[in-house]
Amino acid sequence: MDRLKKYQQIQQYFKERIQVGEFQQDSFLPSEHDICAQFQTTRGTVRKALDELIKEGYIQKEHGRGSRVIERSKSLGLLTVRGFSGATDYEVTTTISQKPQLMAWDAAIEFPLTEEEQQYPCVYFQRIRHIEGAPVVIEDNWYSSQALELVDAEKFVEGSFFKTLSQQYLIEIKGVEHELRAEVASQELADMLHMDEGSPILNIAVRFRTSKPGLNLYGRLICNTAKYPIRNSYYL
Amino acid sequence: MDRLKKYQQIQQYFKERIQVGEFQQDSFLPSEHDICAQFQTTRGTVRKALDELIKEGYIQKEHGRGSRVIERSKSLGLLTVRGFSGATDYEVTTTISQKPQLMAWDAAIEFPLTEEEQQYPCVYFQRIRHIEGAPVVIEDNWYSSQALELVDAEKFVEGSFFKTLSQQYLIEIKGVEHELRAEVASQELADMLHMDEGSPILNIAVRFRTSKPGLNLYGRLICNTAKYPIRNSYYL
DNA sequence: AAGTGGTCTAGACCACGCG
DNA sequence: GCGTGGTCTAGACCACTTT
Repeated sequence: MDRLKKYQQIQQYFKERIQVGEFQQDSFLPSEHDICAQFQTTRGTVRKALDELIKEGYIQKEHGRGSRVIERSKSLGLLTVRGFSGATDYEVTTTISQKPQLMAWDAAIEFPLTEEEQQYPCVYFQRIRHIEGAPVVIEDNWYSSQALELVDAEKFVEGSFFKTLSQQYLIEIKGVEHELRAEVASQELADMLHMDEGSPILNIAVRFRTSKPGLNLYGRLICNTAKYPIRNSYYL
Repeated sequence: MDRLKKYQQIQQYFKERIQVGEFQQDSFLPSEHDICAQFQTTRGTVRKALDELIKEGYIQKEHGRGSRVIERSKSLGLLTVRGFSGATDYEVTTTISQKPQLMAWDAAIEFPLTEEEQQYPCVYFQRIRHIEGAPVVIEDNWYSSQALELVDAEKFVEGSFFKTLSQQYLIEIKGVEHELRAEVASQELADMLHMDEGSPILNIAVRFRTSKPGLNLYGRLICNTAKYPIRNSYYL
């Protein structure tokens, strides 16, 4: 791992101190000027660090007042770009129900494929997310076999596909799009989620855009939201 | 309306040209250096403008190559911070089914209220969104009567609550959180959406954080996703 | 008036992609 | 090697909030 950039050091410093409660909710961080002095840097760098904390939902700026620490919503974090593993409120475990394998592209992908993607088969794998032991989300994943080799799901860094992409392949997530539908569970899906056939389920189609040109990650999530609603947040 | 800041002029310039197709999907914008020359400014300002275009989902940066125009997902845009009115793909109309009125806070709000909010009644109103004439989304809205006066829903700027907040009250949206559930429609909701009782519906609880301290906007959306799925996107 | 964040300038050097 | 975006510096002035 490379040495952190200066703005990332500042970002991490305050993130940690907010997480451990050293900066309480609704309180203000030091002024940008003071942070400059503390880290021996200039406002451009400090503002870049604070911008990242805003995007992560830790602070909010108030013109003329300061950078206020806000209450971070606790949740599955399912719809954030960090994926499922960022969850901390519940005990989440993951099983691999279909190992990564070469396949033809699936019609369940709700986004149009690029021409390049259509010319090659895809890699597919399926995982099931459990919360406190019960299956809650079925997750199908697809990506172009041309843009990335067949990954080994059993060697994922900390069990996370995204951390593996980041740390082993240096691929980062740049954006995500979702398409949401409420549906009734088929017998097959109901069985997998230990639900009754006909129960309402949330179907989320996902497309992740990555820093690697030509590589998009497609997903389909079938969620039992009866006990655990799905959360999402977005800060400007 | 104030004069646009320099970075906003640049932002708008390229936004318009992308929208009219002058910059095609997958093509590159001029280099940051060239944009500096074109607008007689410096890279900090140009990068600020491009950062905004990234957040709006118009471009994506590729290190060493340039700023690439990406395909913007066409959608209801329901889950974006711009609210429902940003939709352009379908013909969307809105009716006000409950005019803004003072009420006690509703238990349907899925987020914890602040102490300040609990001390005063709320303003409530309900709207119904129609696509091509058919009711698709029931939208309940709540906010603190202490933080903002009773609005007049019939005088909304271009029919949009958010545009009204922005232009008449100078209040901007700074962040949004969602909580998603798939449920079955009650008889009452099914009737309002012209569905059968027991059909699956998508329930979205929303909290908007605003630039006005003390003002959060709470919402509940009941969506019939059978014909029109809900879309959401997020770019870093 | 003093302190805060918001915008802007005019440079510098580094990291990445490509020919 | 050259052009691209990414990081960083060292200032300046403006807009907003508070005292």
